[in-house]
Amino acid sequence: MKPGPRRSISQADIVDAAFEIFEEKGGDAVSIRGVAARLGLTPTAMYTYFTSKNALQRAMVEQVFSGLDLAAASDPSAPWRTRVQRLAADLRARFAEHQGAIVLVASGPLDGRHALTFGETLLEGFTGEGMPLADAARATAAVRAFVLGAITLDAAAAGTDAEAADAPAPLWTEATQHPLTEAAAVLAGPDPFAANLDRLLDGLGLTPAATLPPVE
Amino acid sequence: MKPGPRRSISQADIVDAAFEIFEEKGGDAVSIRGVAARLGLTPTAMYTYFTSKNALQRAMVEQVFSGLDLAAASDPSAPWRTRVQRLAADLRARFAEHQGAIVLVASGPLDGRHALTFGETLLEGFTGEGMPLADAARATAAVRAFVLGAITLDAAAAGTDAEAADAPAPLWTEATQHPLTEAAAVLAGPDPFAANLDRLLDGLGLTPAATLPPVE
DNA sequence: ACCTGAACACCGTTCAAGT
DNA sequence: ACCTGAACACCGTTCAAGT
Repeated sequence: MKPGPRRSISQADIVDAAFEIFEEKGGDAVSIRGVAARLGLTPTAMYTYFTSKNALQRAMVEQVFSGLDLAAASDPSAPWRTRVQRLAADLRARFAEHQGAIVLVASGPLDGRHALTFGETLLEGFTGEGMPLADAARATAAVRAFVLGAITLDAAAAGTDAEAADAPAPLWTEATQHPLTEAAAVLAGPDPFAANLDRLLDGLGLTPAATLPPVE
Repeated sequence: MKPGPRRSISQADIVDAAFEIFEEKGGDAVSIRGVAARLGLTPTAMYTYFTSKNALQRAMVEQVFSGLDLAAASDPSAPWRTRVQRLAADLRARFAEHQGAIVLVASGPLDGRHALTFGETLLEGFTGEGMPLADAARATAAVRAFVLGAITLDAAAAGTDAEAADAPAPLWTEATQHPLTEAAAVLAGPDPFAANLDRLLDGLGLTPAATLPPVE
């Protein structure tokens, strides 16, 4: 890579390279130096694209949000309840693809353009149902919290599994202090994400799912 | 600090020291070496208390959960709806005291004793309302997701404020792509956390708040 | 058992200098 | 404008050795 006034790569290239390392070696292994090496650059050259490692991390969060299918979420031919469900499942799936990227959300402001558009889409949907803006803002906060929290718990659960794979299984377990938790784990019903989001939307006063036409 | 067979400090001392640095200089500044120095120890001595930096971080999460007032949450003299509200507000307040500690939750398994007891307390409450265990497990997952997500958004918002304080205020703003988000920001109602948790509990089928006796 | 000291293989970031 | 190279002040973790 010869020095010179022409930009040899883009910010997007850097974010992509960062995610490649992220996927291969985990979130802690993403370093300015490592990403630069993968792109054939010097660490210092990175600072002409991002002012700090934190700025790169914010761009990574933005990239996750940018992949959302917002057109589908705004298409009024499907009922709003269905569209929120799809949008939420979509975001969750995108964070599942980038296991561990959710930590980056909590580590800095969520003020990227695409992250804001996610909230804007929720506001549009709720106001479109006739909700006053103040109510729609509360409902949006509720859905954002629920979805991000569920994604956080997904990531934590993945960590539990990884740890359990390493640790030797105990032959006998102690009398538990969490009997209901263990009993519930045995029951192990289907993933409650969609059902719980439906319950939240019920509580927020959205038209009940039961009265909606079936989604084909 | 003389070498010798007697343990000069406890794991709790290390966690406390880690939080002191956390509060003073931020989450990124917490290092094995820094905590050791504060305690007058060598970095290597830390590895007789925690097997890795990650293990220390897990212990920090545990310490946040251990401060919860679970006795109040289990006291059946108050209605369950009131007790969930208190428990949720309590957890949120504890993470607010340790700004940024929520990132640690997403970065590893949430399987500490006190973190599990938090879930167990929720399960007890919902089953105590007559919910079948499978339903209570779903409801617990919903409340955990909502509360942790809200805390995550609290932390992200704190990051936005910190960034805004640094950046120069723009004299003119561009035509926004997020008109509803901006309009909603101007409205800026009261903190929707408790109200939204109530809506979620409504959706989960809990006895409506309106029919409850007032809490004095 | 608990601790030290030296060492390995890394970090993020800044600065002066080249084209 | 974009890049390199050297440098500063750090990291987490391992290992051999001391008491």
